[in-house]
Amino acid sequence: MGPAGETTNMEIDLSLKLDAQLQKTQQQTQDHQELGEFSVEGKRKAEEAIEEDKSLDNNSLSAETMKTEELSVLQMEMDRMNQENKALRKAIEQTMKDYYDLQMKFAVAQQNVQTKDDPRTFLSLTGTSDCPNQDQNKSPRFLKINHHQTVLSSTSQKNDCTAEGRGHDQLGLSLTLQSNTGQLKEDDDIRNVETKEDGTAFTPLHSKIQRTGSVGGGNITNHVSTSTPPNRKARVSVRARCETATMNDGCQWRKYGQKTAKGNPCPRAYFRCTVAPGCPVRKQVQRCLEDMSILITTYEGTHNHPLPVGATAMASTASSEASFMLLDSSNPLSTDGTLLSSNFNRTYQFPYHNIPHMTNPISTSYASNLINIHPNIDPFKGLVLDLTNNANDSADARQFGINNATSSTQQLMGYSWMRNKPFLPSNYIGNNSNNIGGGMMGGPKGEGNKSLAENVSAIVASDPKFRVSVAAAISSLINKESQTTSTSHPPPRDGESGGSSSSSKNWILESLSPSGKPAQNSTR
DNA sequence: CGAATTTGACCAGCGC
DNA sequence: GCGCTGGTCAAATTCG
Repeated sequence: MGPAGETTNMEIDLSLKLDAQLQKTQQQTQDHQELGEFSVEGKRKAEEAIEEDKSLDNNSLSAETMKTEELSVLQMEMDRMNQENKALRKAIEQTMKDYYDLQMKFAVAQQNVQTKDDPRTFLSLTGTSDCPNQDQNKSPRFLKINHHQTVLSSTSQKNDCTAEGRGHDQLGLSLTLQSNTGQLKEDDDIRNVETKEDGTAFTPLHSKIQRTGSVGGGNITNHVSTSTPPNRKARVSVRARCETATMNDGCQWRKYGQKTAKGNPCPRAYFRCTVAPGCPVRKQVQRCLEDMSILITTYEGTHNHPLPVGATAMASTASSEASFMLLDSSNPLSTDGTLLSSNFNRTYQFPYHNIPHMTNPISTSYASNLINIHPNIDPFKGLVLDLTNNANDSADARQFGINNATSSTQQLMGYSWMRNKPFLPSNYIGNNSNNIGGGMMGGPKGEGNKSLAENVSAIVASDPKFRVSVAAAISSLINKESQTTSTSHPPPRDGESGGSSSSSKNWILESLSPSGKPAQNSTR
């Protein structure tokens, strides 16, 4: 039996002691209440006696005085009992409060133990790997979660890792949720065809799948058609700067098609998960037209297998996103499958003070700015994680990564991942995964005019611990929401008994290794 | 040589 | 009904 078992025993012991204490306190209260009843009874009897005495001798002054004194004594006794009752009630309330506090602390402690034991949980809100003195388990960052303007939790702790040349001794990792409750116009056309940020029409996958009933083999068809209610198929879009053809998300993918979508010369590649046979999860990968460095990856479906170690949130968020989308009571999506038109927008802001990568003056001067990550829950796209831009852009442009784009040509010339290959949209995705030399951070010198957004995005893309931190924060948030709502609305999903439900914790934002190559690439 | 990728063909939905 | 589009299939090709 490991630490977990000990903590379990501790919980039991704690509960027993608290229960005993509670019982004792309650017993005392009951006794006092009985005493109170007795005193009332005594008072009644005394009054009867007084009446009797009155009837016997109404003119006896001495007896009357005695009885009056007796009454006052009884009255005082009653008052004392009442005060004791109040005190005991307060004691019970305090005990209950302490009990719940201890329960909460125990839950947190237990979660930490599981975090250490479970290699799939990358809850590391520590800084970068460049700090040698850093103890990942002892230096959690400031994590503040604002949800609908309500602070759900906040902890702050000093960080030992100090970025060179900067006065900050603490990385403030602030996870802010903003709920945009602005209503979109009800428009059936929007429901049928969603317009993607790159201007291409994007028909929801699930509608096709459910209509055609012949997607990728019968097993998949059955899974989709029987397990997922209409319009609810989990869907996660991730926008991230990525130099490789696909994002390394820990899962194995097999490319089964490629299509040039209308409005975007960059072809859209179609992948299916090959970790387990019959896994229905698909993903689409396409470069953003406005900013070729942005890779739009759309995941759809729920893994029917435990995710491999290192599988990302993007690959596994199907369940999380579904929970988020279907279970969040504040989510404007109704639970009866009707799509509402509200735009559910949230912004995760990360003041990133303590980044050793940010050594150039431009980056440093903006070091206190916030990095905005937009998990934009769109009724038609599902969850959209935008890991591309900074807080200085306008909302829309920030979401779509437009502001950074100068022109396509400039973009292509500006990114190292394009340098070894001419711009050939038709074979763009899927062919260039092996000729990536050096990431954005390790790219050629003389990029002083590179925008802040690119620097920040590069940090997000190149700093694995920051990605993990972001992922953990978002994951915990989504899990929290799922838990708070799951009791009333259990997720209507199947095929995720081991994999997706548990794997919803495993968020790793798309990453490049510092060398600019993914640790694992599904394409070759 | 087996596995993965490429790519043209095919299918279904949707709008006109 | 026809054309357009997105998504998938499967034979051909490439790669390790």
